[in-house]
Amino acid sequence: MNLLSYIKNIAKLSPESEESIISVFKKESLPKGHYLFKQNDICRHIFFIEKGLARTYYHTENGREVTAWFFPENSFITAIDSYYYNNPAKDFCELLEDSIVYSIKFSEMEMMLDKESQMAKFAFHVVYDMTKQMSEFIINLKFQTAEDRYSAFLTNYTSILQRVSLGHIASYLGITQETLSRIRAGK
Amino acid sequence: MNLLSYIKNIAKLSPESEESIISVFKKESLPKGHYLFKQNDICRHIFFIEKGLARTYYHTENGREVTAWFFPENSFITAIDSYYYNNPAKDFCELLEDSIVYSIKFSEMEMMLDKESQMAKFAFHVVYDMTKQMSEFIINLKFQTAEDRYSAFLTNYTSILQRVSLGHIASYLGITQETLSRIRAGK
DNA sequence: CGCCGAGTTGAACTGAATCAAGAAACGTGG
DNA sequence: CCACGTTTCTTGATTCAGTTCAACTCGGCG
Repeated sequence: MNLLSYIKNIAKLSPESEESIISVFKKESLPKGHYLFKQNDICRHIFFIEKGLARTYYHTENGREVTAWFFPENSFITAIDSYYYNNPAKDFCELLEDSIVYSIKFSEMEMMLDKESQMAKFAFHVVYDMTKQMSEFIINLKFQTAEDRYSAFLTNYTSILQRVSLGHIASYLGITQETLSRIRAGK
Repeated sequence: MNLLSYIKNIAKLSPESEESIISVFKKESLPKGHYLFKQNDICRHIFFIEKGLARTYYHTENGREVTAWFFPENSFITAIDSYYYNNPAKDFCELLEDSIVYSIKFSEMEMMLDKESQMAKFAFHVVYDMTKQMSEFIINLKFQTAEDRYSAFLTNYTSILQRVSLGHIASYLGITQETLSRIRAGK
């Protein structure tokens, strides 16, 4: 599925709109290991993963590397604080697989939102969706056991389970790699 | 500060826009203990707390009551899944103080977003802001100790510290009331 | 063949939960 | 204004889930 059909799932677009929307996105093939942005970059783009997989991560004070979020096919990514508030990004965003990525600049996005009212609706949809995922994740983190969290991951992220390393999943879930290994072994 | 001046902090509004915006919001004085929505309600409103304080909470399988989020002055609240996807709300939203609350229906909000392009910009701002807060909160939950989380709360939420019970704060932070009490006692 | 990253396993330790009592604080009605 | 019950907060003793640190296994791959 490509970007345009993904948008058309949510918003109705006229043929002219389709034309103009697709023209402001830049499409690229990028290799595994490529960084969409790094810590301290000012990142004023939104990215869309059409194919492939990305993750964001950050470092804690004591040097631990923690996965913040995974972005499989049909995900939008940005360093929100950088994109919107113009601050240096706090985390890194790396591609975990060779990927096909669309990108759009903040300024172009703003112009498009003014022109294409359907796109504003679509953009809301994306952000709502992210908000919903995050609030579910927070509930999950609070009083659930490591095992509960892992099984929630299993049901929500089946598609990426085989594609990322154990350590990445563990830090995403807020547990150590050793604990996750034991859970997986079935105690 | 009232709703309109809050909006004007972020978006530029013509006098006519101001007029039309303020007319679609309903302003109410509501008592402490009032529920803006409850679990299983279909809540198709957005609320804005001009004065007072609200919190959302939910129940876990084992019957524990957990605070999801606090909403002090100048916060927007909605049951996102209900507002946007028309599903029953998962949590409760109660006022912790006598409050002045504005509300707007989903349908009216949609109409306003179509008419007032500045409002769409403002709405983005609100959702971006929530997203940012949530992602910081998630980082905080993952590998930080109970004490770290509490001190982060102290710096970010000084204004509500004195206004909510210890138990509410504890479950918000994902720790038990006993632990929080000990932290506060300084070990 | 030997190195290297990724995953597993073991043993000791620890932060926080749990369970159980008390102590304050609060509100309401006499 | 005091007496009462109710709710909120504190403190202690015990238990446990998950971390830490360290060693070991396994499958690639130069």
